[in-house]
Amino acid sequence: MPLSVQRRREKQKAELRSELVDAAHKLVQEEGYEGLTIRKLAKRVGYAPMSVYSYFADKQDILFALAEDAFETLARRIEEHPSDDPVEALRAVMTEYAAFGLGNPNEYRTVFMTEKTRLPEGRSYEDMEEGNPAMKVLIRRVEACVAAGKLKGDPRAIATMLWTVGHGTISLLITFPFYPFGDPQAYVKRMCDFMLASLSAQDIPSLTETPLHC
Amino acid sequence: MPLSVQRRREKQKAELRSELVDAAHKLVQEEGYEGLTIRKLAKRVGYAPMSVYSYFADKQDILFALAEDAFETLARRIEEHPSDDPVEALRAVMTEYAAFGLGNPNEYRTVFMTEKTRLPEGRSYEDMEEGNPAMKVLIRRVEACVAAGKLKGDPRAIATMLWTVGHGTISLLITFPFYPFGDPQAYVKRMCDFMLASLSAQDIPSLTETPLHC
DNA sequence: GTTGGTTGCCTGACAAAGTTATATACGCTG
DNA sequence: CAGCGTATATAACTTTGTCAGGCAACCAAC
Repeated sequence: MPLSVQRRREKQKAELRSELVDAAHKLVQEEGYEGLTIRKLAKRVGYAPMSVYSYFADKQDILFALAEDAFETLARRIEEHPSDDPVEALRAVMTEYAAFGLGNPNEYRTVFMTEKTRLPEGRSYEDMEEGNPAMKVLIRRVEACVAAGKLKGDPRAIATMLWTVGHGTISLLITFPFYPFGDPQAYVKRMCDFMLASLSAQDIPSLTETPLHC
Repeated sequence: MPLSVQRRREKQKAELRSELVDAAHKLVQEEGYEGLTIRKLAKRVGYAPMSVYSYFADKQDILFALAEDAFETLARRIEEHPSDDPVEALRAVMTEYAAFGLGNPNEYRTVFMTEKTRLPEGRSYEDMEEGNPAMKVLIRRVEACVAAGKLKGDPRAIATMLWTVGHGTISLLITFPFYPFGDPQAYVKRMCDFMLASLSAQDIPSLTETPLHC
């Protein structure tokens, strides 16, 4: 059966690939973005440097895989913190997002703050949203808030705005650690509370139907 | 007169240093962050690669100088857009900040999104705020809004929150250009309007006196 | 069972990067 | 004029990503 053999091969290949992603993850976490080199990566899994190129087109490709993995991990962490209260569930998204970023600053920088001008081959714009499980769960929890009457407006627009503020908060705390933000946790909580209070007071229109005048 | 001689030397040194910063600025703008190399920098000012090390300790030091320069440029651009209406003046800060970031994405990335774990030698935390003219003008314009009764709370806290949201907006637009934000300008305006409306509805406490419970 | 092609992995090499060590040349000091 | 220090240049070292090519094992077919 040639299919079975091919399947087994593909599986092995997928396994080694995810093993490489895992090693890259640890490498970034331990030594930072600049610690992630092809040679170190290969040594960690016991292969020659050039063998990495059998699984990834180039270094950018590794970074994309790392980003994908990080989004999945983040989504998993978020879903470990559910709540019956839709607002609390939404707050948990922000809290976990911040905890993820502040707990793994190196990886956060690598994944969320490095050039994404090139899309991985065969990916479209929509894939970015569809294939991003963390964004999906955020939108879902916003929808729950809208359904419960706690928020009003377009869920994707609200989710995007929350993402914007969350990202701004985390990345500033990471990039300018010496700026007197006060306690990082407290600043995250402040921004989260502020956003939830402010969003609940407005009707948020969709991102596409913004008034063009002015 | 040894003093005069020494002064002239210092001046020449400062001039070449700023010439190098200028060249670095152009290099980043033209070729992006990875286009900024010591060798290219030296070639651009007509010196040998190693001569750069007479003016900067290492590459990080160049990036710090570049950041300082960018902050000054940004502050200048903001102050070219004054207004009698304090809220409009504040809005101009956000607009110019966004225009700066979206117009020079390479430099924005280099200055605002790269590792700042190490402070330049002889700088303290306070210098970061004192020596940042862009932050200073932002705080001043927030103070004007507070004085006019348009905003309420601690000016530095309000300014920091505005910076957070502005940075989040710009960096997401830069890092994930394929995400369907809609028109970038419109998204910037949306976030700006949202923040000004939301801030005016609340009394913002200082960053240090956040409630510790919960 | 032997043969040929495909695949996976490795060795070696190259260019470009930051940085260190060493040499040279200019200008001030005595 | 002699000496010295600073500024600049040259060469070399290390590490990086990546290309070219080689070896060995496996699969298919005669």
